[in-house]
Amino acid sequence: MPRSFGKGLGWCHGRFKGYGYRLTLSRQAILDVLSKTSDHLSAEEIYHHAYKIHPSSGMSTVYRTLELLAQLQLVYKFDFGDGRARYELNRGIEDKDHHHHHLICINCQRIINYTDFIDEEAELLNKTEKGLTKKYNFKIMKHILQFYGLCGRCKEKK
Amino acid sequence: MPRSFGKGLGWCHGRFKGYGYRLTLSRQAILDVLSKTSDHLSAEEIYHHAYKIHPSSGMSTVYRTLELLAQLQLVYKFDFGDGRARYELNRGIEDKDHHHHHLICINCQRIINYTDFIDEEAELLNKTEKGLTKKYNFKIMKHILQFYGLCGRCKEKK
DNA sequence: ATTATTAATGATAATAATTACCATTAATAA
DNA sequence: TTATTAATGGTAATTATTATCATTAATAAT
Repeated sequence: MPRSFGKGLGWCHGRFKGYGYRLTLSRQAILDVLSKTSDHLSAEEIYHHAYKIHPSSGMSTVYRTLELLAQLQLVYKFDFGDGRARYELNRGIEDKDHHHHHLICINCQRIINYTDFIDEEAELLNKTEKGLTKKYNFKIMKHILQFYGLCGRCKEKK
Repeated sequence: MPRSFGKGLGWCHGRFKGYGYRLTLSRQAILDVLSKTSDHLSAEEIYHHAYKIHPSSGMSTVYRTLELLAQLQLVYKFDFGDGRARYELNRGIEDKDHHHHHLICINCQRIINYTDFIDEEAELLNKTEKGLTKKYNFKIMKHILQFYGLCGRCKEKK
């Protein structure tokens, strides 16, 4: 098991307890699942994976935990347009290079994390946020930037 | 009734028929509703408004029509994160200045269309799309850029 | 015009992700 | 060890959207 995952979880655990939440076996299992993949899992997928670690975790707990984690910003919750939410562990604070955006295949749902142009994107987004905040008296809390299209494989078939 | 709406609908109607679709009373009602607002209506809201024009339009037809219109790119379909799709007439071809992005209040769901920085955004998005297309062999078909936060009113209350 | 053909409709049922509920259990504090 | 409170799991409820299908409206053919 790569060391970085353990480190990531340590941070999560600390933060979790710091807010007065109990670190139960179900919650640990869910954090474990998220820490061991770079995929963008749905609640159901997380539920199935968590089952292997702690078989008594129910679907409700998965949803509840994910909601809590998202609120604490320990996970990011994404909507890639396929009718279910998808979740990704926030590794950002320890590992700034992992900041990325997404390229989504509308045919096979494959998701590519890209980091190209991230700095320029960040610069423009920042500037835009500042401008919009001022002009519209709006406190901006997050942005979404996603590209949708056909991946190499799906492009051929069409 | 402003002239531009009529013009907009004329274009829609032509395009609609051009593809061999029938321009029924229900469909006209739905297009009318969309043309007379700059709001981002949900299917249900459109259903209620369309009822006043053509009371026999059912919910199924509203969904079906919106899906078709989205496919023909006569309307844009958006997800602003509140669990229902929202629709906006595409006035883009006649009226290029209407191209805008969205600022969404996560508290009251108010949506502000903004056009500030649009050119710079477009430039960066274009460049990014080109770069990603090349690097990942991905045919990019659309992008989503949205800012979420608290509007002036909601900011005060919190 | 009248009829034949086909697209579109509306009512209802089905689907599917998520949320609410609530009695039971596990984690922490006393 | 017991009391307290948070968290859980199972199930039912909710809600937006889709599918089904017999009926109706729009167009084409005669």
